[in-house]
Amino acid sequence: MTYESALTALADPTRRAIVEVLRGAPQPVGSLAGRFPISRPAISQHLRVLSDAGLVEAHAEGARRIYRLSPDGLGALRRYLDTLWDDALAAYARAAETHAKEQARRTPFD
Amino acid sequence: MTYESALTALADPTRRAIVEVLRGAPQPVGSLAGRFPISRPAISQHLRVLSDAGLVEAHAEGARRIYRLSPDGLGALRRYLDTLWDDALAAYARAAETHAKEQARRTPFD
DNA sequence: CAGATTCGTAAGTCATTTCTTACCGTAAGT
DNA sequence: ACTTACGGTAAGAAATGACTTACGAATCTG
Repeated sequence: MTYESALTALADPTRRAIVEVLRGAPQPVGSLAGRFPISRPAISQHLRVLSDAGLVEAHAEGARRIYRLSPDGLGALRRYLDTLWDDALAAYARAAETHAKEQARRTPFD
Repeated sequence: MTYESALTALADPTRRAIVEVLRGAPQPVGSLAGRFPISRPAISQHLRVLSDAGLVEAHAEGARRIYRLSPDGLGALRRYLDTLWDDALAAYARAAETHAKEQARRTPFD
């Protein structure tokens, strides 16, 4: 549920692909596994990581478990990135300003 | 520069810590390495990953290379997460609605 | 110019992660 | 009740990733 676990979860290409499938529509595990060249248990393990990160959630529907996207983990991640974004922009602005000064100082001698 | 590489880069705790230090102020590699219990080459390797992802950038200053945050990779990541966020919210809303219907259908029999 | 600083890259080792097979519990159908 | 479908967990093998030491290139200093 922290932004760290969300980052770790989304770092894996297979897990990102699972998320992409779930963007289309909620899916049971078996249907999800059918779309990938890896075993169903592997998918289950990925779903566990995504679930622990609050990126997906499941509800039982008879014998099957339907997974769908969850906003929880994504919200935490977005909040973190927003603050980081502010600092990155500030660093960029500061760098541009410094560069302009350097240019102004050097230009007379070129 | 893609959101995928940004996610991979930020998945590592040490790289996140490096980013956190750079939030404070731009730093040369040696100064950065001094703050961590790992070797300087290891820091260099992390900086390469962060740089490839467009999360940091460097400029030479004499013999040293000053690293600072860069908005590029972060922007790509934020854009991706925003679209994903929309889909997650939609999925959540749809689930809540379905649940409400189920409740309405079941309540008379309780 | 010689020595010292700063940093990137290469090669190899070690740890972590991902994947597979095997197995178990639960739910649905006959 | 028996069988089939569905999916989570365990244990070990295989692939990835992070770290170390060794080395080389570029810059600064005396």
